[in-house]
Amino acid sequence: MQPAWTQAPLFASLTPSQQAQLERLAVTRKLEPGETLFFEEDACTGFFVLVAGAIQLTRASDQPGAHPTLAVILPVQSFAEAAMFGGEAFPATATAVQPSQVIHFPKAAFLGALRDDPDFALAVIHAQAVWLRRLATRVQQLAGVGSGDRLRNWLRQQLPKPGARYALPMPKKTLAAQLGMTPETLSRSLRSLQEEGLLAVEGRTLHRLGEL
Amino acid sequence: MQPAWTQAPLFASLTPSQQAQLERLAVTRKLEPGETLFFEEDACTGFFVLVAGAIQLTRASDQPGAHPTLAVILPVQSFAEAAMFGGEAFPATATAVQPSQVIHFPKAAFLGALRDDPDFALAVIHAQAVWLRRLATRVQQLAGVGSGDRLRNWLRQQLPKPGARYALPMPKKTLAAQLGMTPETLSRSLRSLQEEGLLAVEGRTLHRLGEL
DNA sequence: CGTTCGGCTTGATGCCCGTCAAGGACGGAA
DNA sequence: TTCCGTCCTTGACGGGCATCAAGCCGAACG
Repeated sequence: MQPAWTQAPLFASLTPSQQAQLERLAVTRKLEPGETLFFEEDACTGFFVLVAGAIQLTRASDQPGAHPTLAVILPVQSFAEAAMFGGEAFPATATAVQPSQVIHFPKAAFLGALRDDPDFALAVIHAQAVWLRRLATRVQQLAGVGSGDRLRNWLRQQLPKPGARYALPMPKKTLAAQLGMTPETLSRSLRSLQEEGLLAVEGRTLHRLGEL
Repeated sequence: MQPAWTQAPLFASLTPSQQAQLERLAVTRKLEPGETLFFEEDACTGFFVLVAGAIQLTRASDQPGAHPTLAVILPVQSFAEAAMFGGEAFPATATAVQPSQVIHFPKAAFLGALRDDPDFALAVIHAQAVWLRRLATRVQQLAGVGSGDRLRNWLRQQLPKPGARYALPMPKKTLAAQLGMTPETLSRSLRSLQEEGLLAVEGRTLHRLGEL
């Protein structure tokens, strides 16, 4: 059995020997809910893979109190790769929303590995392309007409066909932030879907009943 | 004097000999306003550098008629790099909004060059990281409170200090799409900024007067 | 057991902004 | 010149969603 982090998309196409080589660089860290892994503008020390829990990436804005959510990281995903290549500082703030465990890969050693192994570099390029598509999808969602529509889009992703179930790995307020709406609006949108008979909600478990 | 496309961020860190090697792959194409370079889901033939004009990247959505704008490409920028690595098909539709000129780099030859040259691969990784930041910024803009606020954010980017001028390289309707609002709302927002004495608008030229 | 706190829901109110509609400014073509 | 098309502006209207406020529920704790 390989370590959990080898399942991350970034490493999926690596050979076992390459993975073993990388494992010597890895450092593990645990976080409590509300604890911050790094702040926007912090000097970038490397990148991370989440192996347990959930991490919320937010970005400060000019408006006081407003912290748009860029993404919610779930196991097993890597994040902050872009920070390592693109600039000196982290472009966002990473906060745990659940008890979490991350693996840290220091910057210098990782860049060295990139330089030595063309296949590894190609794998990284591929992983970045996946991220680009995710962000493009997110832009599409945010630009979509109403917040109710964004919720329906998201539900179709998580619950591919009627009958499917999904348990939220995060509080509803975090989901609301990810969808760019307030918890109140999320609550109301879910209710209206229930009244249409398309969805059942029991606590944090969603149960798709019909054709959204 | 080097060819214009060598100024693109993607190639900035290449040596002259590497650039010369790439130039043999390049193919030039011209487009009229409204003409489409490629459609979403088209098979990906390579990637592009815009050397003149302006290109709008849009993405189809479920709602009929709604085409959220991902980005507006201005000279000299590369685009569709991600499509080459991430998948088989283009993730967006590219349409000229002005008379434009692009350079096309075919896929296969380019991937070969990547494999042979670690520095080039690192340059590509860097370029993708820049894209990731741009999209993250876009998400931030879209998630930002009001459309008026998004306009102010954009103005601060284009007009760094009071007294600065900027001539729009595109029609206002395109700018409105980029900012995720309708032309009507853009017009009203610009008017209110003028009434506050912070901005002057003469046709497509913007003149920043005060502290936004 | 009672208390407290956070997550969640529900209601009332107001504003922002998208839509629809009409009209002005400008440029190109006959 | 006149006609026509595009870009842009302005007004009126309505709906969606954020905000504010109150209350419910379950979990953790003394």
